[in-house]
Amino acid sequence: MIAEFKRYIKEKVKLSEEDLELIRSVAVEKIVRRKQLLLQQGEVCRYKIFICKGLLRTYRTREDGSEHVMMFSPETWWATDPESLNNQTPSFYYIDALEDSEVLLWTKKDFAMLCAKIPALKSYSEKLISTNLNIGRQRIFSALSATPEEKYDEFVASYPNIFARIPLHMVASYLGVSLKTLSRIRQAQLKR
Amino acid sequence: MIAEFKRYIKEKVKLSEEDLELIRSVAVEKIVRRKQLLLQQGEVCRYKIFICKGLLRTYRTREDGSEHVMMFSPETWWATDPESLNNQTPSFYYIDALEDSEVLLWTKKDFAMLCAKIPALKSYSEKLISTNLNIGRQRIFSALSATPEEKYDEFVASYPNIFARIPLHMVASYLGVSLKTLSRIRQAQLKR
DNA sequence: CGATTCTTTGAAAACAGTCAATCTGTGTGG
DNA sequence: CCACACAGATTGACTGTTTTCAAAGAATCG
Repeated sequence: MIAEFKRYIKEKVKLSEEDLELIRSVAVEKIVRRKQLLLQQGEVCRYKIFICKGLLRTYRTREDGSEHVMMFSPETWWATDPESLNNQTPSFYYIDALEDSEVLLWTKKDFAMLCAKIPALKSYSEKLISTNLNIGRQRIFSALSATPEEKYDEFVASYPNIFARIPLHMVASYLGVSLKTLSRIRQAQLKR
Repeated sequence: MIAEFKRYIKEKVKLSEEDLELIRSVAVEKIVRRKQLLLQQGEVCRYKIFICKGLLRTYRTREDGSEHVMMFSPETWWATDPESLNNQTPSFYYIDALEDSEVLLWTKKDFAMLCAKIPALKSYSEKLISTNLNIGRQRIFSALSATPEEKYDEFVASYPNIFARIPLHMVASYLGVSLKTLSRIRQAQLKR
């Protein structure tokens, strides 16, 4: 399982074998099955999660029980609630597995230690944060300005591989549109 | 004008007088008048902007000319396009002044130099980034799940002082709702 | 095969958006 | 100081789209 991570990280960051070994030594391997929760609302998020295999979903609920998907994380992506992890405050989010998955976990403390000892990792981690910021901005703009059809098309175009693995009602939830609307859009697109 | 910045930064970060002086020495003071642009779409963003006085708006347009407000920045806040600034790529955004304003500017290079020499500033800057990330997440969740009325109420509650200074159609644009809808909501709320 | 999950579809209702007109207050220039 | 233009806000009539509710068809899995 660690093999996938090594392949990933080597491609992104220049690391010595010792660095790699250090990172590995504090990682916890975990297998999660479909529908299993890795984080619950109200809980303090304990780990930074790297997905080796499978697919996770981060979502949040409202008082009425409706679920709203914030993020999908397939293999070679990350998941966590940075706010809860950093501040050790109760999280608003749930993280669960949409497929049987294999993940690696690092505690806040261990990851901070790694960043302190491996500057290249720290700066890569910062780069990821700013990438996330940009993705978030783009999503806000899309939420403000795009029609449901545009949102749907953007999503399919941006994440073709993820799209194929997610039930439509979760895509709808991610886009902030009803399932019915998405279904209608698809129907209309078939006729072209 | 620098006085406002000093008051602000002293409250947030423990800095020596030399640090402060260094920061000041590379800052550029600028006065912008209402409606004046500080950044245009297509341009590379050159500065990190601190607002000493006044109110800025960051927005983006679609091909049809419609404007969508990403952010309002009143005094003691920051504005910039981090993506364009960091990568030196053309920006998607406009930044303009909603009121006559006084701002401080730092180039990417100078600010990086400051962060290198003043670790406390660097970590404060990182903290701001993660705060922005959290605000962005919250906004995405709200865009996905809240009704127009809830969005409006949240906005008024979160930014009462800013709200009072912004024309309603810009609030509507920020919330991703038509001016008409906001007007209706206000009307309905009056009757309670 | 039975059960669950997923997707489509229909009918009706609710809602937000567009267009356009009006009203207000502000500020500018003659 | 008045007149006029301008920016902002409200309102009405209408349109169009999305949602809700519900049911029924597919597909998948154990």
